[in-house]
Amino acid sequence: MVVSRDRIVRSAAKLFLTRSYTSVGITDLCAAADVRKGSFYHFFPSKADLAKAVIDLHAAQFDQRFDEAEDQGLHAVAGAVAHVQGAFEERFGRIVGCPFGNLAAELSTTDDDLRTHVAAVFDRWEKRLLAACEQADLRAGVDPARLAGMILAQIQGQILIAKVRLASADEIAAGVRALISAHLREQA
Amino acid sequence: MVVSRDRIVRSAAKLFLTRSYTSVGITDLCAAADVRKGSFYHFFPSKADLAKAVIDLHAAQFDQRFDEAEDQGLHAVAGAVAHVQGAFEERFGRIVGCPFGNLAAELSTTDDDLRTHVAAVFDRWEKRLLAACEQADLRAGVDPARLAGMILAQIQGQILIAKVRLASADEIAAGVRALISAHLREQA
DNA sequence: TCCGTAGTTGACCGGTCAGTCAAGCGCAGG
DNA sequence: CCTGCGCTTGACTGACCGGTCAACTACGGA
Repeated sequence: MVVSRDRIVRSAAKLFLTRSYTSVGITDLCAAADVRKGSFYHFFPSKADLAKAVIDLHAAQFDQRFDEAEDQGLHAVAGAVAHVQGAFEERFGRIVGCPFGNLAAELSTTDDDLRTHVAAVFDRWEKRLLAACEQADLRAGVDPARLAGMILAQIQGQILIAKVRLASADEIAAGVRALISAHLREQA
Repeated sequence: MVVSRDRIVRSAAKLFLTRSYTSVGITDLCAAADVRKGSFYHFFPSKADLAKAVIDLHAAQFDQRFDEAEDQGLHAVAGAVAHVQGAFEERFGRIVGCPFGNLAAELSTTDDDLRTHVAAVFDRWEKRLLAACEQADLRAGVDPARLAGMILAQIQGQILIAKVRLASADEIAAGVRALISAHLREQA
């Protein structure tokens, strides 16, 4: 059925977040999804393929959230980040990191296929951020492309540091908001 | 001898950077350091203890680099990052990430002891950044503490994204430099 | 010279892991 | 009713892994 494959992807997404990619074995994944090994390999030729499916699942959810916030200007970006991370925080009781950032950090050096897969997500994000930056009323001399890259990096960096410090989603959003404010013409 | 323990730590540092913490087994570590299992356990009760030693090694090197750049103002921070990452890039042929950021992303959720160990490093960095921010000639209304946190996040975020994109150390430094410039009163 | 100790070695164990396989199930279509 | 197929099952394997251990060596001090 469709439901088994779905259960695998969903519980994998959860385990990758609460633990990490490498620390979770296929045996663990099967147990969490209440599926036997054979079924797993029926759907996914390898763990890496599962990871791709997990990435795509998260990417779809993020895109949706992005769509909603799109017309509300640059500051809505910080709000969207706060919303997503706040949801994770409530669900898992702590900051567990960015689904893409976690995988990027862990797998960029070991699995080139997964690396490019994650990189594609970041590229799409940056393009959307760039569009938002171009529409915004930026300070004189601010390059929209550079700012988009800085915002993306700021989000990832803040999330990473919040994760290692057991900080809250609010602190993440505050950092991102500060970066954006500093580059907008009109001060709030 | 002291040399065996040292070989273990050094080759572990290399393997953790070029691969990742979890993906490297104790057997791999022993092989890379040309040491037998028993010797390994003679020096380190567990892999996590080795990780601590690796963190301390990197932290000592970074502190030294920080000391040299300390009096040269905020912009020297970007230069220091560029130098360190450039060295890694040359040594390994690619951006391999920040030694602390990598471990933070991978282990924060799975090993609380290591998490606090890495967090302590970040805390010390942020304090030093804060001191540099307080001495700098900041734009009106810029909170030094907030800026210090933003710079730290920017560094980590830029490194992470450069890693997943196979970008260069220069791009990392450019992002950090842009963030700092945007908050300084005098424009270069 | 003898002893203690730090360091080293290689064999070894129990467990776990990714991945395979043959067989079975239930359903849909003919 | 039969057949084919998507999906499931559980047993199986061979490799590997973390960790232990007893024995050995080299050396520094008494």
